[in-house]
Amino acid sequence: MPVAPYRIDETPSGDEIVEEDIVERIFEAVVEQRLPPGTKLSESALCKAFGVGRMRIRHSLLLLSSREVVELHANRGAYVASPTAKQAREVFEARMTLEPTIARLALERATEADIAKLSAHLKMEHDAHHHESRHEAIRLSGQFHILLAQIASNGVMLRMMKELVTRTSLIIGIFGAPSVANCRDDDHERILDAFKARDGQAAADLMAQHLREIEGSLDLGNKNSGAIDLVSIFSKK
Amino acid sequence: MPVAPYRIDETPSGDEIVEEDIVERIFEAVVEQRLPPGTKLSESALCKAFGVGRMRIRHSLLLLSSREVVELHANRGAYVASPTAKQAREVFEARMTLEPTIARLALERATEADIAKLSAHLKMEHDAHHHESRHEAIRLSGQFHILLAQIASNGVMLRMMKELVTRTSLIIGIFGAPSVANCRDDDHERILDAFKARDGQAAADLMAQHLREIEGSLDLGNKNSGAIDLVSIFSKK
DNA sequence: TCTGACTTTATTGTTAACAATCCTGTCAAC
DNA sequence: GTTGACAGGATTGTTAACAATAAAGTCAGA
Repeated sequence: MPVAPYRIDETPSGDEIVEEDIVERIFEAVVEQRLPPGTKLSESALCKAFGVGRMRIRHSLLLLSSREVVELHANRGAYVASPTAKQAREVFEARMTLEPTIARLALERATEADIAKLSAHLKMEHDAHHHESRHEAIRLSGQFHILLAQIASNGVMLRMMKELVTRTSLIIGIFGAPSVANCRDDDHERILDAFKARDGQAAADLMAQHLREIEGSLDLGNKNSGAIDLVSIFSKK
Repeated sequence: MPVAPYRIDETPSGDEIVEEDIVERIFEAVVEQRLPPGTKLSESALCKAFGVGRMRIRHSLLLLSSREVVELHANRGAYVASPTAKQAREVFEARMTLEPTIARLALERATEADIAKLSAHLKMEHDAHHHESRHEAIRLSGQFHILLAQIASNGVMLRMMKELVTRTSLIIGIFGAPSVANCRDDDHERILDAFKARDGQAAADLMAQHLREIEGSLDLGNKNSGAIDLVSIFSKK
């Protein structure tokens, strides 16, 4: 036995890939819009992509479906979710409920280091915008909201936000005007200003307004996305 | 072939048990505190209990762990989660963020039928309290909050609430005074009054106060639950 | 040429056997 | 009597083969 016979605890940074890692990686790809809605996620392809067995992939897909980021069709496989307009409104309603409070809590609990981290993040966002690296810009834009949830240091809400931000990317991919950026980083900048001024109410208000702007830039009008009602289309007159 | 060769779509109320059903059933059992924190959930026992194969059970346990209702220990099996005090505070913080808004939205969107349903529910709660059926009383008490989320008709927040209510039951089981009821149904009654008066602000405020009361009845003091720090216990003097 | 049924192929879903790990109980040694 | 190692049993994790389903392609018939 050349290796140590005992292991105090599972090595957290071990070399083995866990389901959670795969989920996280797919989340990222969806956020960056490298996996558009409707993309088929075949098991064999993912096995090769991640170099793991089929079971791991199936577990990961199951977890992703429970977060409504992929849809599982029986005997037909897994597809990147295509949120409906109704679901989109629900996601934004949830975000508008959570994120102003998250912003306020983050502000209350932010250390100087946290604010420095936010500043550095905003600089990266700004650079990505001007560097034509679209994927990176989108990713950072979502990551800003995740960062706030991390600073708020509430694990429950952090997990919720990861799901909501990911689904928002899908929603923008479907309902967003093609040429429009996801988040104008000016908004993020102003939220950071509120942090520097330690004005919790302003942070919450700016966040709410920011989310309203994003939702407003979408076309969630009564085009009944998803299941098209053939009956109404072909009804008389 | 005695059976119809074709089936237009999957029978939604078919006789086959899906993972989601198992998850829901275990959620219920946890809410009713029939599955206390730390309970071992062995695969073979669950297979017999639900009459399904091992794979279904493993999938269900994976889903439950992603909702942090069960803990998965590698090579050691699944256990009903034992939230720490920190996690408990996070759950309540999330609930206090979500539920006042849910109450307000539910009130805005409640039909007369919804309010009737709430009234009927409160009557059941009341009866269960006076009928010694503790499990039922606890279940209905949590169900009230779920009902509001359903009336608010936001699928995202409904899913969040199911998780949070379930975890709250675990938290009360760990940190609650043994003899204290989970929710005093008076609080629920007053929330219903706000509904009848169509006073959204009151509903939101009453919900916030209700949650504060519940959290206040717990002993989340600085007893570092979970990993006990042996070093500090056995440090000199 | 187009339609419809049939065959083929590929992918997913399930089962069962195997491997690995951990817990328990036993036993010898100090 | 307590501690440590060892063996047995039970439970979990993984793999691979098999079954079932759905999609794609083929071919005959009109």
